[in-house]
Amino acid sequence: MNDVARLAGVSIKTVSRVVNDEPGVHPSTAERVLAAIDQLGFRRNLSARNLRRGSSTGTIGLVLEDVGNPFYSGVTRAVEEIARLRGRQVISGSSDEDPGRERELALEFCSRRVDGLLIVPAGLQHSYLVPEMRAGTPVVFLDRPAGDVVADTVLVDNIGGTIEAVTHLASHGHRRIAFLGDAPDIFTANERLRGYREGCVRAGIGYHEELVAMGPHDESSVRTTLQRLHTMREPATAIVAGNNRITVYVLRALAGVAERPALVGFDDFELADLLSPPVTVIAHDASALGKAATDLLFARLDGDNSPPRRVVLPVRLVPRGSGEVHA
Amino acid sequence: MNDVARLAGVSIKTVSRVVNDEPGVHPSTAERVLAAIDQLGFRRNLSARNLRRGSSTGTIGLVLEDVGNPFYSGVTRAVEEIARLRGRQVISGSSDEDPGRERELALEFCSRRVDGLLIVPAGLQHSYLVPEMRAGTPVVFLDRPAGDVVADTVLVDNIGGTIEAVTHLASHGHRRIAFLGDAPDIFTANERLRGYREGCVRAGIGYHEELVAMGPHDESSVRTTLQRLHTMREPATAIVAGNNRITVYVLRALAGVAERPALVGFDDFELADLLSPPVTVIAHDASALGKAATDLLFARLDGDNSPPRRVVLPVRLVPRGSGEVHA
DNA sequence: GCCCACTATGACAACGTTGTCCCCCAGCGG
DNA sequence: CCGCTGGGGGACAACGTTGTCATAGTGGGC
Repeated sequence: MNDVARLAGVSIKTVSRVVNDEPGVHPSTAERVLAAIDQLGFRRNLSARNLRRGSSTGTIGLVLEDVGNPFYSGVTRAVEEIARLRGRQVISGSSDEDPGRERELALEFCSRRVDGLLIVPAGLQHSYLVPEMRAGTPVVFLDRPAGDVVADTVLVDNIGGTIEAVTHLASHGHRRIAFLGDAPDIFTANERLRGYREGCVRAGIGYHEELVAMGPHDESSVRTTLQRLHTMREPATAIVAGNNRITVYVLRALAGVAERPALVGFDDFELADLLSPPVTVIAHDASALGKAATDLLFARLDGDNSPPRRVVLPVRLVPRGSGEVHA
Repeated sequence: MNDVARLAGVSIKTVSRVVNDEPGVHPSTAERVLAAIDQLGFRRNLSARNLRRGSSTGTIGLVLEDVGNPFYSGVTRAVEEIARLRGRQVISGSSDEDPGRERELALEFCSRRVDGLLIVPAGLQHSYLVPEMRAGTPVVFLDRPAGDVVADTVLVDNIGGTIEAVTHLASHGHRRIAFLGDAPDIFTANERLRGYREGCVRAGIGYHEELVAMGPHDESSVRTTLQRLHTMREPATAIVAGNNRITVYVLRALAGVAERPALVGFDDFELADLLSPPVTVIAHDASALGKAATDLLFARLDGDNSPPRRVVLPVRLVPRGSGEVHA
């Protein structure tokens, strides 16, 4: 800006005025300034601007588990979309379920003075965010609640979803329904397990520990588990898969198996309808989740001071075939 | 920092020293400062720091077409990964194939003084980046080359891939091979079309305009196209789909159709192996693309001044079944 | 011809840091 | 007792902006 001012033969304040479309600059001066800007390829430094103005940095931070997972990339897309409408950029990072990494990312974003934070929590301790929240940075947790702070949270109906999954399978005659969930210290995994249990009780088929296999799972652990479920005294005839990754592992393990158990997967995924049989899922909308969380964040930025809210988004069972196999 | 200094009864410079682990602070003083920092929840302002030091902002900008597309979210993940190793955060945005939006995003990132830019170009004009590049911001284009500037570029072997696809299908006896590509003003779509044409020539089956349908495509346009290809005088017996989205549209359109043409899709995708028939694809690695581009960017940041490079990543045909149907 | 209002412009401080330079003081050798 | 050394610490400027206030010139009404 200094260089521009020198080249145009004006003060830097005048350049600032031109750059910011402030009134009170003679057209011919403005023209000279613009020419200088063009010649020098000047672009104003947003950091300096924001520092000086003490205002918003125009960024929001997004910490999620893994952008590579289609579910989270859907969330990211929605967040980006809303942020764009509100003139913000998104800085994001993946925690890989590592609480340390989550914390590192979140605090790094705070150091950059993001206007707000969206976090898919990896851990259960979030008191590290208390100073930031007290300092006025709004934080919204999504997909999972925070561990030890009260804050805005947007969840999906994990319990209701798995209840529905079990109920659906039971209504097709299944009495030995297994549950393959993610690591039990992950909130959603635990909630879905609770829903599974509740669903079993409601269906009157009882809760049997041997039908549950919590993760972390990979392709081979799922394969082994399915083997076990198939060869036990009273084999499982149906499976509820706890998330999109596990569903895929299950599908892979079952590929080529003649006698397939019924299957309902939590999380919808592309092509589920084109598999054979098409996969019945508990669907919920990644972009709705991202949108709800971002809307909530912006409401806070707009001055909403009401007590922290917890939004639970509905899920719906999409019957496609794999869950309608009779026992 | 001011407040911390006041509370600890020292100068702000001393606080700065403590925060930056600089030597020359008495342990007892440091302790007082740390206590004050803790009490006030102080976190140093990275913008101010970077402004003062005139150094890197520790961010890189990523402009892509749509984070929601699994291909690009794979790229994003890889970029994030490398950036993390080098202590950088990633700011990203989706252009939705809109050149204006791409430009807006890229320039916004430049205003934020990103250390470097990774761009999946939406348009063909990138001279707007010349001032930035001259000012020292390295730019790497990925997946597609820049329109009118010479710059580092990382591509995949689009032409080789489609040649291979056509050759493969021809070797299974197909002589009427159709190509469904994306909008012809998209570089990759055009390259793949060229590869298709070249493949037809090499296979000695000739290039026939009526077998080509360039986009933009949606589910219904693909459906119509397939209808046309099927009912023409000499119907197409095989299809090359120009990208992952089009492949999915084709699969959806063919669902339930008895007499399916052979199919090879450009871009691999999850579950391709679990469909029936499993989908033969031209595979290339999104994360390899992201990694190569980011590595190149960091090489520039490390001072590599060699002439702009063009890296072309290999693709490979993965036969799974859908392309091995004999004509 | 004088005062006032108004336009166009600039000087300067400040945002929150850090780099540079300088000062104070204790301890020590001569 | 003097001078020197070195550790601990502070004052100040500067990064690139913008907000505040001041100032010079201009033209109009009386």
